[in-house]
Amino acid sequence: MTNEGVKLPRVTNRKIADIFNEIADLLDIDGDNPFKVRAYRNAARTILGYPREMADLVEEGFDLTTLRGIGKELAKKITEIVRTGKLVYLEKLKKTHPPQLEELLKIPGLGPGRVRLLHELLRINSLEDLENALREGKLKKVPGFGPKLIAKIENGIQTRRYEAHRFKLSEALPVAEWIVKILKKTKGAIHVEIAGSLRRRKETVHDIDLVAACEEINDTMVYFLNLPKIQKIVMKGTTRSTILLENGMSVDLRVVSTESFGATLHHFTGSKAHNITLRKMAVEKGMKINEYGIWQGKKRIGGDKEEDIYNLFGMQYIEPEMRENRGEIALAQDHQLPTLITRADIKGDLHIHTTYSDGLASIEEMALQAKRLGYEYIAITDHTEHLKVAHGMDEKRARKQLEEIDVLNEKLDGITILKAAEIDILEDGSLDMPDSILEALDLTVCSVHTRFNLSLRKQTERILKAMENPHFTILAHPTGRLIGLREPYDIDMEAVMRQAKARGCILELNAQPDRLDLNDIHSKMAKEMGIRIAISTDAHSLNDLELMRYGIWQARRGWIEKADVINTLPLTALQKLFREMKG
DNA sequence: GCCGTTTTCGGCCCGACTGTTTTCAGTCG
Repeated sequence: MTNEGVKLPRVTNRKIADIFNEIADLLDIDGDNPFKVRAYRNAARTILGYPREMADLVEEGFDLTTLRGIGKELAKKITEIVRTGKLVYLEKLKKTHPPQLEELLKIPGLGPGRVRLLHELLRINSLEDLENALREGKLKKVPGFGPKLIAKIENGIQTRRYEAHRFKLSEALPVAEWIVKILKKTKGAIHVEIAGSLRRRKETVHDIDLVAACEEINDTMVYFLNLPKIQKIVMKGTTRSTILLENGMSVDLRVVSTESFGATLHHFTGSKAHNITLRKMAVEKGMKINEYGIWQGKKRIGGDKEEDIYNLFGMQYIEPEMRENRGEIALAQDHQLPTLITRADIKGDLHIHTTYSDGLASIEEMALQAKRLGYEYIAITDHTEHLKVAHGMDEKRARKQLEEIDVLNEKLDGITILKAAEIDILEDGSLDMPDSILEALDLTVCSVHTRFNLSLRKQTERILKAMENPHFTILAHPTGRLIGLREPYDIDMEAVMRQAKARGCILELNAQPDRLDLNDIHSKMAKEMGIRIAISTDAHSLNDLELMRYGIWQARRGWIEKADVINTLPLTALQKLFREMKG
């Protein structure tokens, strides 16, 4: 095999963004030009959201200043970080600041202004200093620090780990839906909707944002503040309140009049970067967008519906999942937005486990459940021998399964069971199943389950080699990450995608809420490279089959359309595709 | 520090809520 495209460990976009955010924190504490601070944060966001690695762009001599929010200075800094692994400017800044000062910014109630004040007046340089000062009652002497703020800071120190926690989409969404259902029944409530990153279906969310349109006389806010399972009321107002639930989730509710609902929903759906871009565009037209509507001078000219905002610029409506300022606004202006995939486009599920390995239901039960969901086909993909913990199948049991599938296909109407397996990619890149079985399968779903800690080079070579196997169909959960639990393993995703493109392999978007792998950025990248994906649930039980919606949402965040996804194909077309892939 | 049919200066999204103060700065989203 060839090593072409496999690179040595390199600076990731995450690292560059972290450096820029750290600079922003330090400048902020210094009281430097707030717009300069914002420029660093904007650039960090642009870099994090960019589908390609800055390291590669630098290598290719790409002009970084063409990226939004990256000018001459920041392009130079990115290049320096990529080339040297560090940034002299940050090193210098760090020298003039106590090393743990930024930690203080994470305490609720402490922003750059107050951190600066504490540093200057009380020489507080760390969390420890802050705790000592609190104990000694020194904070009372600082102007602007009253009893309530001090209590908030004390409280914040204790719970800061809790506050920093992010929740998976699948954890937050049911809670939000539960609250929406309650609030919709309150007197005077006309609309109640989920907003924020939850509405954009981000894989993890920091809190739950809700927006309600109510009549002037309503008891929506009162009910909100009296929901069961409230740990504490963080903030209470007539139009806006925040509660903290017992499970640690923070929930915001905004109550507005019906005529403002569209503007408010849009405002609190975000993303921030998306909204800022639209607001700037409004300003250029001599108008203003705020959370209450669209304004020309003092005159309100729209905002009842979200569509008003997009109509203002003659652009297409942008679905919440796309509102990340990753180029969607320009596309909407040109009326070139993709038609995002929907759950209804899905005709089958290509990653399903049964009792043959670590699944909980039989092949037949899974097939019948899939039929109830309206599918035409499923692929049964039990684990292979190497994966002992999942009771992987040896050759004998694999053969038995194939026979059972033949029998079931004879017996069942309206659903077709495809023969497959989730085949371990071994450390040397070989597939954990003899060719004699591979040949009998309609497709293979291949994945890494061991040796997650190989070097970037070895892990990438392992996968590239596996893809050379003519029986390789789909690369399952391509980065192996478990959200909040396990980092993705080190692979050169661009090299993997180039190989997938060259070999005609499919990449999976695994719909398990703790995987969602490919992520949004990788999905978009695959689409741009012309690689098709399979959105699959990796179901281990009957209920798991309904996780498809999480995969669909992630795909929509990656701008994926029906045509990009192979399991939107009708059965005959899909079978034809698999036959062609086998050559 | 970025950006540009108001291009190389002078803008930069915008408002609610809190706490502390008495008119506002800081924080937050």
